[in-house]
Amino acid sequence: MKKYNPAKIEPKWQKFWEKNPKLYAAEDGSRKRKFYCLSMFPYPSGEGLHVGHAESYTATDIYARMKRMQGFNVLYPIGWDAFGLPAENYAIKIKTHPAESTEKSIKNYTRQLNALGLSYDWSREIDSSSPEYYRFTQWFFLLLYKQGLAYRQKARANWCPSCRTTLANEQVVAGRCERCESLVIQKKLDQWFFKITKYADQLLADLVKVDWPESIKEIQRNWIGRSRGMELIFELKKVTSKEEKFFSDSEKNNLEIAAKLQNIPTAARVKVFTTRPDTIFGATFMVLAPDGESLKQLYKLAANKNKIKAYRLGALRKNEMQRTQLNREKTGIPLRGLIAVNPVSGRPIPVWVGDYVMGDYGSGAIMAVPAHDERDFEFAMRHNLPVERVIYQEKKYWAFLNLSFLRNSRKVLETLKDRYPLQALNIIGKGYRVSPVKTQKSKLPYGIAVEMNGANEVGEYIKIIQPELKANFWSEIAGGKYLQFVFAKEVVRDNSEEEKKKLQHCLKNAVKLLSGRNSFDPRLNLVKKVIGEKDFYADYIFWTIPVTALRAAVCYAEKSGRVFNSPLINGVSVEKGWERICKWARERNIGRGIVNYRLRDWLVSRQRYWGAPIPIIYCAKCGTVPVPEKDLPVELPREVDFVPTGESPLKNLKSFYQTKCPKCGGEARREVDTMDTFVCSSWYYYRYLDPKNDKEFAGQDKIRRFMPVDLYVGGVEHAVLHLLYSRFFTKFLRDTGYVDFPEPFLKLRNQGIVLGPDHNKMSKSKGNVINPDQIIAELGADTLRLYEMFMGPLEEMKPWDPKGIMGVRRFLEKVWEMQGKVQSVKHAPYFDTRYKVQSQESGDTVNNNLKIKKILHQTIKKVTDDIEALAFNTAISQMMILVNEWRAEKEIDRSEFELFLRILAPFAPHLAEEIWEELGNKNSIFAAEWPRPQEKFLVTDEVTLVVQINGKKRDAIKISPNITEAEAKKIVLALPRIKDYLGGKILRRWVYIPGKIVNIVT
RNA sequence: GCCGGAGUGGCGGAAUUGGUAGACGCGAGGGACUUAAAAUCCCUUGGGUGAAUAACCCGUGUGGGUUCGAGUCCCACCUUCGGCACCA
Repeated sequence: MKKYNPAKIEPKWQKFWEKNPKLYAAEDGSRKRKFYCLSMFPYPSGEGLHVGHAESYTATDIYARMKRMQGFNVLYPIGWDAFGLPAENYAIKIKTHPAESTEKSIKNYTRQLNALGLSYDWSREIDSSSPEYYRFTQWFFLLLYKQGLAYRQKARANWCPSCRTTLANEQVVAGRCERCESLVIQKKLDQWFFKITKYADQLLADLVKVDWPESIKEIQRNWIGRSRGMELIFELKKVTSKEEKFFSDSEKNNLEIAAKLQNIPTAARVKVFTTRPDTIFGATFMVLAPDGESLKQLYKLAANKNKIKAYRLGALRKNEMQRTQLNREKTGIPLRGLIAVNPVSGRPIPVWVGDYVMGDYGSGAIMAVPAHDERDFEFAMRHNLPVERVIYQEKKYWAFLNLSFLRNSRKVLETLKDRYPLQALNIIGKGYRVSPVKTQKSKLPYGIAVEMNGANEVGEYIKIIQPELKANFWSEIAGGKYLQFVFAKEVVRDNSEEEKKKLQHCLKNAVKLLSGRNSFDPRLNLVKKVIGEKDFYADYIFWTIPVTALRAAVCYAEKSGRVFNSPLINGVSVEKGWERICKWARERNIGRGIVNYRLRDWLVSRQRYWGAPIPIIYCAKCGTVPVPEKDLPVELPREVDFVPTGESPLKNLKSFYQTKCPKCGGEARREVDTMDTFVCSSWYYYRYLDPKNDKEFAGQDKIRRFMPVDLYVGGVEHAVLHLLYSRFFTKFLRDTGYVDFPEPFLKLRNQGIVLGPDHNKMSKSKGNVINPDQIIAELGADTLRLYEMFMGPLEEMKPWDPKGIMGVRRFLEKVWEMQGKVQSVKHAPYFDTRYKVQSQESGDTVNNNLKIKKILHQTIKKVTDDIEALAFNTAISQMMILVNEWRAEKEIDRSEFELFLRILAPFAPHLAEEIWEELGNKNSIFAAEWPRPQEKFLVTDEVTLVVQINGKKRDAIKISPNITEAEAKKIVLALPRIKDYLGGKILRRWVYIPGKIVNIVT
């Protein structure tokens, strides 16, 4: 027998398949059930295919091959995402025209894909950079334009200084360009957008209809970012600086203020968006985004225009520079000359401009509720604005304890740690950083927050703390409606005036002490206020809280709890308060419930060369005119200096931009920007259905036959790019009547990243890149395919093991050598590759080994099920078990071996074809039917019954699965080992799970 | 910070509805063949006590719980990967 030589047999079969394209072609007129199996189409980069690609492609290939053998009409196509930045950047790097380098890359990719033995239907190959393709990309643009879903707008856009083009939100990852990782800046430019936001709700809701990984769904949900809230109108009054001062003093009598406010005419109205209308009484100031719509309108009314202008410019510049910087300080300045009125309480609230408010979300204005929103709280602390609690937790209390206030802080910490949930607090900037409490030897935190449930726990806490407090120091407890101070016993003995004075003295000293530190303790403001208070008890101060610095306790987005300090809704739950305020505002026509989304419209203009030109013409007379459909495609000219300058390279090409207006025939200019490459990839899966059609993007009959995609495999990186855009396109096509289904991809799976042998991400600089070409040359494509599938679950991240691949290579060699043991009995039926399942088990088998038969049929079942579930790794291990068993045999039954070859074929197609042929079959193995396991070989006549005593395995017996419980009990109790164990003990309980386990409890 | 996924031998990873934890592969150790090596084949391989392939104990990130029985279910926590991150 010849040696297994993949270098010889693999090209042989690749050539054979190329000559027999019908084996893999989808049939347009077939009556068979369709199956659309798809891998995300690659962009042909100069680097060539990597092992990650190979994993995704092998997975879909195996699936497609099995489905074909099972009699499905399988559509399994391939094409090229040829436009776009990577291709263009690569072309610039090697100083070749992108069309040329792309063509070269496509050739290389094609070679590599074929070398992998992938069963694509090459007759449907597409290339998104060909005019035949992008004329329909342009057609889609026009369709969107006609529907009002493509629009041009001057707006601040993400700009990558290195790629010199704008980017969609989705292409900015953590403030950096998705491609080159440069910091993205903001630029104001005229740009084309697709109105994907129109579908925000559907894109969110329809996620339940698809079988996708939960993680991807979650990413999309986050990205769409739906939040239900309320839009509220605040009136603004123009005030003199004197009036402003008067109204800003929150201590003033409410009625007096309200009356005075009402007398001032309303100068403007501002809409704010809030998700917490229940906290409206705690809204103590308003903040406008520096770049928002609201400020734009109010700006002219401000008394300090210049300052605001300066701040605004500063904020915009800062956005450019520091967008990525985390924990930015919340800067802001007051807007003078205007005061807002809380529409519900009638209370005057100051208006600020602050860059922590987003200009393009809601109306760019918020009502700030510092007591119950962390960000508002930070801003309030920084700018000394009032904080007012309006929500309390009925039973939750929080204590703050400065550890330097204690005599023995370590001891106290240990005591508290056992009793309460604790958090360590350290001062960072103007707030606290919360962290877990560390063990003994580490440095003690500045302070701790103690969580307590109910008054009893508070009482216990006080008992622990009081004796340990140094004289003149305290711990404060927040919870319910009050803030309480615990002092050392000797400080305050009773409620006399004298004692109060003593207490105030303590606090004053403390202020000095805290101020003397170089870091700012946020509680300082609080303590200062307390000093002025008079109404307190002997050893605690009870005080309705106007402010607290205990962030963990008070500044909490309390989603549960009750409302207080809110005349209209006092005492009701948060949910009820929400409803009531909403109703109240609706009745007065000053607000309504609305839904806001984080999703922004899709910016599709690119100031680059290598993309589909936007089919729009600008005419001095007629304005923006779409290119008539009959003039498509607007061809991308070949001879262009495409090195990016920041403006479209087409801008300098007169022969391109100079044109006639399709409406009036006058002089006009073409749009010179090109489309985002993700526009091309948003519809490519439709083009496969009908790639040669020059009338439509795809014929209706074809769409009906093959869509939607049944199985789609690709990388997670497209979660909010390609996958979201494609869903948008399909929904839009449905609304325009081109398709009748809501989702393009029914089942989606992500392949995990293949790491280098060193468990690091493969990268040239790390020198850990595995090149599939090299693997194929050394070990063969079948080995590569099998190993990629055997490494681990498809979706998991897993390292490449150069030694591990030898294991699967050995397996294939074993399979190869098994040929020699196959009994060459000459009987006709075997030579007919189309023979039916019934004949598979014929009487003239040379080997009637039942054990092998059972394992074989188990393997058929498991491999079928596992491919269906994309659990290729376990399918392979099952085949290994079978082969290991077979190798112990002297002879191998030919029909049985052929059944095995068929289930192995999708994994190792070349080897399977070769052996299949060696065995005398004339047809391709892929024309054979997929085997079905025979039930009679799946039933077991002997099972292992494990015998446990008190949950511990003590013995195991082989018995018939049909045995009755009584019989089993008799056998088990007669086992010598079990007898020994039981001794004379009483059998308390007998648990019997037929065919599995017995548990005897004594 | 919020949301989602994941923690199992030296390594990649297996384990229906809770029912023999560690399949399969790699690596390692021992042996056969060989002048020798590679390749190949055979045996062993979670940890511990033991002369033992006798027996027992411990073991699926940590601590609790439910159960006759927990990798699997519940509670709390730790670690890690990924997404969002001033989105009000």
